[in-house]
Amino acid sequence: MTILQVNYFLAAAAAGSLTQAAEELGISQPTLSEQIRKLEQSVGVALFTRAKQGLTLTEAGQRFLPHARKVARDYTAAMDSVAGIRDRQEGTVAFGMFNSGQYVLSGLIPAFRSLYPNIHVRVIGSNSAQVADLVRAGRLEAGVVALPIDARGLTMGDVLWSCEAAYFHTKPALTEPVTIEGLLQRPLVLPDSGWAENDPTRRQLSERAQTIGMPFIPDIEVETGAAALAIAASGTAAAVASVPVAEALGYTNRLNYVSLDPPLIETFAIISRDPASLSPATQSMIKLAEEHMRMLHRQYQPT
Amino acid sequence: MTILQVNYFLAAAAAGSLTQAAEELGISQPTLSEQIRKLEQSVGVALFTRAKQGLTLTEAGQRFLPHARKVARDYTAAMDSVAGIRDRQEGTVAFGMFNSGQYVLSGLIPAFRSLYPNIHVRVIGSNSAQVADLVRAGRLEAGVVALPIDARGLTMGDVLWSCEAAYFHTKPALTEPVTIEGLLQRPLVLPDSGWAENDPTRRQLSERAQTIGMPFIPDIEVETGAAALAIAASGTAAAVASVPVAEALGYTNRLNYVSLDPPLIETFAIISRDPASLSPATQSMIKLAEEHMRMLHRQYQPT
DNA sequence: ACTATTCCAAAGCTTCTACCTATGGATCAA
DNA sequence: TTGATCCATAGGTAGAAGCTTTGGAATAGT
Repeated sequence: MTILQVNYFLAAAAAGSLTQAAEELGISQPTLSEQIRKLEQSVGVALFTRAKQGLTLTEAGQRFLPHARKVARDYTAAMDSVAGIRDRQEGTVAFGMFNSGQYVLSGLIPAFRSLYPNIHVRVIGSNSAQVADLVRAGRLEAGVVALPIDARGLTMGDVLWSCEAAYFHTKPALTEPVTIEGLLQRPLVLPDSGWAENDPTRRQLSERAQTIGMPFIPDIEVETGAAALAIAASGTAAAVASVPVAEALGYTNRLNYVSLDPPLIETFAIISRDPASLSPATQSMIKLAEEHMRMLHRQYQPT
Repeated sequence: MTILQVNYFLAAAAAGSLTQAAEELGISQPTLSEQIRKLEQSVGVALFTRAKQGLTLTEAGQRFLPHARKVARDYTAAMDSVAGIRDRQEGTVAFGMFNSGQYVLSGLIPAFRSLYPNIHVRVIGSNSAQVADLVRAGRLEAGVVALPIDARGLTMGDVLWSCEAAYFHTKPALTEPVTIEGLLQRPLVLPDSGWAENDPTRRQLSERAQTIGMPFIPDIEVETGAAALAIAASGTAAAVASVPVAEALGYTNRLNYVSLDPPLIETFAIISRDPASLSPATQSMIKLAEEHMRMLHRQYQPT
């Protein structure tokens, strides 16, 4: 007994004729006839009396009818239950984002909400490494991360945006790009204290330190880029931070900043698990995030 | 989307593993895997997240789950709704029987009820011709009739029982078999007034009258054999009736009766519509009626 | 750290099923 | 009787559902 047969049964019962029901169903009469017979066989009793004047429900058919209607109703209800998600009209999208991204990609979430007003958005993550771990563990479907990152078990999109990280300080005299040696000579505050060695920017700095045989241990570690810049503004230590982030936070006016030598470039990409298994809402979110990152690319690096 | 796939989905969701669910379902893992994928395709969204640690329901899957349970429940309820009828534990059997049969086959209904206590029995019919018409029209599934009868559109079983109809009268002098001439000379009361020409016994008598060129018009017509015998007992007219019927009614002791010449034999058979479409209860009733008629055969005609 | 086990997906093949067209028998209306 | 209608049967095709085998990836065990 299949849903198909149940629907055929209902159509036949309503039409009172196999020929007519078959026409309404868009199938041939012998097909309908056979399916009805199979249904009867599977339930073990005749559901119709085939008489000259058409079909009549047997006693068993009369008992079966309301149950068949219920099965058909619940079947369509089951289909409809996920229609909202499929059509991006409801549901939840959980999207990962490195902490500073929330400032830079601040326009992303409002844009998404205006496109899909009824989809609940949950933005998760304080660090690229954490976002990658969450995606790997299946707790997130996708997110934006800074590179480089451990990409095992992940699908990584193209690099759509990169920006320069600069040295933010309070010394007016410093106007030339600062090398790794110069950086290590002065007190330094870095964000993402909780993830330390896994933070992409920190890993780049750490590698530079290794090339000159110096250990890389920041003097101060704080959780967020905003906190690091605030400490830099107080003059206690200099900070390395993305220029767009500092700009979004208003520090480009209040602090001096110079490039590193060689320039420290932060690159960003979207990671996700198997794209085929992404929810519709997440797919839309990724698409939108890509557009925003391309937009930022044009804005900050107008070749 | 089929019931099968819904059940597979439920099993997979419960087991949290395709491999384990497949084993519980008694199918191979790739089969289950493919069916789940087809289900997801038909609803348009992924229902499971395939992660390393097994399956997890997506948001869509979680919404779908209760609906799937409902469909599965309704499906089994629909199957169960006709199980009682299939297993002959409930339902109704409408069985036709010529009027006098109710006396002769009086043991049939109690026997049926003791076999199937919860099946409602409706015995219908006052005359063989009527019973045949009702079966033809689909209002009855089967019944016992006296032959001959118009068998078009009917399935007729074997003749399992026949009995003699005798001439019941109050004249002690009459002890020899009575011919059709003798019968027509005296007042006659016949049953089955409402069906007149179509009554099998009357047709036999009518044919005999035609062979001698006499019209056959009974003096008195009543509905039932019992009424005819009662009138015969009053001496108003003689009656032609089945001996077993008269015996069942107690008239064999109170009335004289002689055979006709030649003997008038009433034969009985079971008619039904297409045996393949008979309800289980009716099939049982037919079987039981056959047994009873065979029993009567042994009882009244012990060769 | 390497092996073993577990789990899901892919490939190739067989069998069954849903579907079709064409045809036949039976009934009802004209 | 003819025509129309209706359901059942026959025969054949394409797709679905099933199996076994194989492969890749990850967790777990020693």
